[in-house]
Amino acid sequence: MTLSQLRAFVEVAVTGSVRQAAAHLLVSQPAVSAAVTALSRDLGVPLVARDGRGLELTAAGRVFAGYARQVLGLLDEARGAAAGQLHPERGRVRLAAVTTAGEHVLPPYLAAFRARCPEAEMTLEVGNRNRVWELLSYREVDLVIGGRPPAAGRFATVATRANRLVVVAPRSDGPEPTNAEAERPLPRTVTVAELAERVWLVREPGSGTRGTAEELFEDLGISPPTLTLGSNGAIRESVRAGLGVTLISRDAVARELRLGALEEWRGPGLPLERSWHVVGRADEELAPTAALFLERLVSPGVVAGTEQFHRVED
Amino acid sequence: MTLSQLRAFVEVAVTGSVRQAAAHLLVSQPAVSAAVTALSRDLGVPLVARDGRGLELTAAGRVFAGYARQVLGLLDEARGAAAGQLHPERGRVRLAAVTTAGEHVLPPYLAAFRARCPEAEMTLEVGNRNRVWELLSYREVDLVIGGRPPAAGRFATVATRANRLVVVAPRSDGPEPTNAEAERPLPRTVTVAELAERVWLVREPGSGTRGTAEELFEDLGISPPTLTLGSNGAIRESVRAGLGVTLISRDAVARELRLGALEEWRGPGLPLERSWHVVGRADEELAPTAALFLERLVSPGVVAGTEQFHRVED
DNA sequence: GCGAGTCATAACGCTTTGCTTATGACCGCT
DNA sequence: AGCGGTCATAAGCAAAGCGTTATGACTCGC
Repeated sequence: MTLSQLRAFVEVAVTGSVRQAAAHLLVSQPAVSAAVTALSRDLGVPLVARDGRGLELTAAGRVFAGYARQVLGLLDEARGAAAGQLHPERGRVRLAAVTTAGEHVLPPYLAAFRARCPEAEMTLEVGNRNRVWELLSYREVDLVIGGRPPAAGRFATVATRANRLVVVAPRSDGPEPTNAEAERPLPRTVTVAELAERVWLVREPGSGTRGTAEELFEDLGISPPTLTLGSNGAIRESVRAGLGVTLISRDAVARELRLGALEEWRGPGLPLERSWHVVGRADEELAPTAALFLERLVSPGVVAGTEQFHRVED
Repeated sequence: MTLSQLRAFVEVAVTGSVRQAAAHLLVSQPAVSAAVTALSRDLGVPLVARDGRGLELTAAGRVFAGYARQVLGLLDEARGAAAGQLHPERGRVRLAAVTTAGEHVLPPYLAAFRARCPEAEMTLEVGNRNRVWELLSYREVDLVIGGRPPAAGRFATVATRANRLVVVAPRSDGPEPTNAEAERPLPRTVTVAELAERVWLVREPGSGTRGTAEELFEDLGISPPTLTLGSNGAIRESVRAGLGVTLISRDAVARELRLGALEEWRGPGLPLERSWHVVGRADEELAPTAALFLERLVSPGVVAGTEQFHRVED
């Protein structure tokens, strides 16, 4: 058994295709095929089975893929930990964040950490809710910045920061804002009926914000027409263009609200008060460089002019 | 990086010596040396440093060794899980037990499981308390049979069985037993003073029974002369030979008590009621074959004529 | 039934691993 | 100083890993 065989098999398991796995790994298709065959022979158990044109994992294959993925993640972590042990400031921190956090919350912190530890290696993977927790539980990242972690899985929140979800609409929408002269309009208070008749722009399934929006509709007892758009940027610009309204993290529209391009709507239960959570695995120590990153994250004054993260006490 | 490099390094870390590691791995000394060098170069961090005649791990080496050990354990587990997925009865279960459990409690269950699943592979490592929990936490075994697991570490007890620790003395010791005619003498009740003046045979440091004996001395407020012997068998035979008395699991001296070769002493708080615990890791599912073993372990009637294990309900 | 798509196998070469034995470097002990 | 113990390095070799291209087997969809 070989590590590259494991890597090849994991890629096959994830993509569900030898061809795609080969493309991702930048090798030829037979190379991957041979690796999987060799691994399967070594284990004495078929890991994949042909399924028509493509293939599918066997039961043993699914089980083994989970383990293999953990093995590789753990090994990657080990590399970082070993390198970081002598010089934490030259080690590596592997982050994953949900889209909004990755695009609007994290950048100033990344910059601050970079300035303080220019030799540290940083990786940030941005994905939706499902993706980031998957990465954390398979040990492919050290820390996740996102909404509340799922109850299943051994996660431990280490820091939080307020995340206010607001309903925003285009500036010119509805009656004139109460203080049209000011650059920054005051939030407008609206009724449930007003919310119910608008078109709502929502994220793709699997997104945490989409889930929260659906909860909101249920709480309000409304089922407005919705339009699904795959990114926060697309939604923000579409709201600006008058396509509809949306529920979105205030962090993602802070600039537009300040400049008056969008306006906030208040209503029953709105805005929603949530938190950003910085989450690690419960059962193990943080890698040295990741711990260093966390220190910076929760240090007062690291990022001026924004709300700060706070360490979660046990 | 290569798996065999990891194996070589882990062996060096455990034994603390290239030479011994080579002996364990059945290869020449330079082979191990080269593997460690290659690994160290690959990681970009020295893992070992020469220390006079021998060598010692660097800080990074110690950290990496822990990870590497887990990686290999996890991989081993993955093998078993994959093989066991299709045919649990042909898979593998990796056990570790403390000495007493391994020698006196487990054998009938091993035999019963073997009879039921003759194709399953079984490994049993017998060691003292410290050793078995180490094996479990590094994923080198699936289940441990021993005393109570340490509070630190993510362990979950899955089954228990009574473990009565009794004080035993040679048959002819002290005044005549109350029913000298019967083959099996009744337990004799003694005072603390009588216990305090005897020589006590105790196990080596690291043994759970030794720890319990020390607790007993403290509870009774006595500090009798002790003699340390490295195995239960040595202790049992020494007691028989009149060397002193000892605290020992009833399971380890059941035959001698029945035959009248030893006699049990009752006293304040004696016998001590403890439990054997069958323990797995809290954060993951049991491998299929290990689960099968557990089923047999707790099935009524599997082992006739002895006290049975009982599943622990959550 | 034919082409397109996907995976497995065959044939082959290059590189690396992993092992050996021989030898050198270093330490600690007498 | 010399010797025994331990580890590192050197040189050489067999085997396996890992890659490639070419081609065959099998589905699916038209």
